[in-house]
Amino acid sequence: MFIELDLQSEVPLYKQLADQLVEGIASGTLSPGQPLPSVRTLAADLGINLHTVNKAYQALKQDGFLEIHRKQGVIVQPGSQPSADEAFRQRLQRDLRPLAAESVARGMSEADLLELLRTLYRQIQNPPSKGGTSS
Amino acid sequence: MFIELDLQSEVPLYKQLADQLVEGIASGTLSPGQPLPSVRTLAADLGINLHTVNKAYQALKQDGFLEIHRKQGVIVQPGSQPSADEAFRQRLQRDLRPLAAESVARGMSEADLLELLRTLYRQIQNPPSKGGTSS
Amino acid sequence: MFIELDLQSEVPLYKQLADQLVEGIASGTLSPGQPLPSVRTLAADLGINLHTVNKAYQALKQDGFLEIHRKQGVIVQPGSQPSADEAFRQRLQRDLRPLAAESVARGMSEADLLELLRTLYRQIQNPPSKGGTSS
Amino acid sequence: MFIELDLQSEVPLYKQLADQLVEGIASGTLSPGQPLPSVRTLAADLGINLHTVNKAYQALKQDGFLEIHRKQGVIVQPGSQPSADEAFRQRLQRDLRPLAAESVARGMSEADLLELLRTLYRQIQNPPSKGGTSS
DNA sequence: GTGGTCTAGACCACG
DNA sequence: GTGGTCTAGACCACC
Repeated sequence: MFIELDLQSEVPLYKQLADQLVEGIASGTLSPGQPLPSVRTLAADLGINLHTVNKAYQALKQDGFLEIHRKQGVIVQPGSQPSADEAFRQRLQRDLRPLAAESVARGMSEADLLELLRTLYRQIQNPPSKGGTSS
Repeated sequence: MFIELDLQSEVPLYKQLADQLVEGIASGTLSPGQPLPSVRTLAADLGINLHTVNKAYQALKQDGFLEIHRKQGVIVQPGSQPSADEAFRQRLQRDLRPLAAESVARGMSEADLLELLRTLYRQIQNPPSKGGTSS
Repeated sequence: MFIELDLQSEVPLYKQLADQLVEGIASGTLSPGQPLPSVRTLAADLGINLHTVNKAYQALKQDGFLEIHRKQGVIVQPGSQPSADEAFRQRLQRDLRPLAAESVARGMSEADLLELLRTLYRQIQNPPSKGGTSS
Repeated sequence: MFIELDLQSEVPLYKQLADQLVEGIASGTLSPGQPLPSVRTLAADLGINLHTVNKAYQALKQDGFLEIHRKQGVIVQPGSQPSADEAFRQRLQRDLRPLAAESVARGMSEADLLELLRTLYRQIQNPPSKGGTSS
């Protein structure tokens, strides 16, 4: 699992981290039940504060993507992952709306926009490195 | 042009405002060259701070959606609207990526996700109120 | 609203604080829409760190008891308070069970135990200081 | 005596264990003078750490529910069980108070709350499995 | 060793 | 001024 943080980004570090962990889960790079690095270890590896890592972990625990145990540490939700419930779909719409609007305003065609999202979806679901030909 | 702000949202007011102005441009509710209310007027109408309106206007000017003149006031970009250039597409990808990832992780199908975005795109491009009986 | 923290208690400070705020809401001492002190102010008043106050506020926001706005600060949920849904009742049972068990083991009668809870409930719902005769 | 531990719970293992032993005593499943498994045996049976079992036993000895002898091993307090003294009632109140408060805040009626506790009390005092066909 | 909590102090975005 | 984020360093409970 390779994590890359952009310290210059306006996106908070803890969110960048959480997003990439979700992407790892989505792609299968992180499997249910799989242990994640301890907050300290990951913080050291990424060169950030352990509280920042902890905030990302807590957020994902809240969303049902992770479980946090006392000794066992942090593991990917071994049961069923959270579902695309109504609350999620509404959040999704709220977040997609301004992106769709700006695409329209900039004259980007529906086909172009959908193609872009489709490509992303497939890249995430089946990343190049997954089951790849390791050298 | 009807603006609706959610004071309880986690989305900053200036961004909500900017987003809705872009949506107005996308839908054609706001036409090129059309004058917008002054910062003062709009702030009063919406019951928000001058700075907030100004920040939204400045951001849209920066993006090329608006022109701000000292005397004339604020008008929708009368020339060519900003295009879906590479910079925009990259920003789009960066913003769509975590949404696509969480959709995959939550087991939302590609078709479902694309359908949701398609519906949004069409709603914005051709809103129900467009072509209405406005005076 | 009078807050009292026990620094010696094994109960985390942020939970003590959150509990007392909920009690304030329950008793009506804190009314819907009422503003709460800023994290900094309350932290200073209580002599604790602002992060501790923030943690309590965030937890209550998560549960739907509070709203946190950018400028307005923190206010008691002006809409409908969270309800006693199934999730809450299960949590309640889980927490009450060991207390009931120890009461039985110590030979405390059902009537005694229920009376104790009833008294608490009424004290909270209608505290002595509410509508009292202020000197 | 059937012990069930939830490794994913936020409640510490030693407390889950102690709680269930108390519940066993309350229900009569564990009778005064009855021997309990050794720390080693119980830890092995439950698949947990020795320290964890020991901590639970020590806590219950401290409260007067158990006696621990070097040779004899651990037995349920053969004399009089600890009583519902003032210290216990105060602890009980302290623990019940936030639960009562949140119940009030969530609009749960006094009758509902008391009924819930009454049901728990009776379940514990006279569990379904009690009076069964155990040898 | 793990995560949980608390403190202290800093900078930034928002309005 | 507000809350949001990040850092640094500390102690404790749990296992």
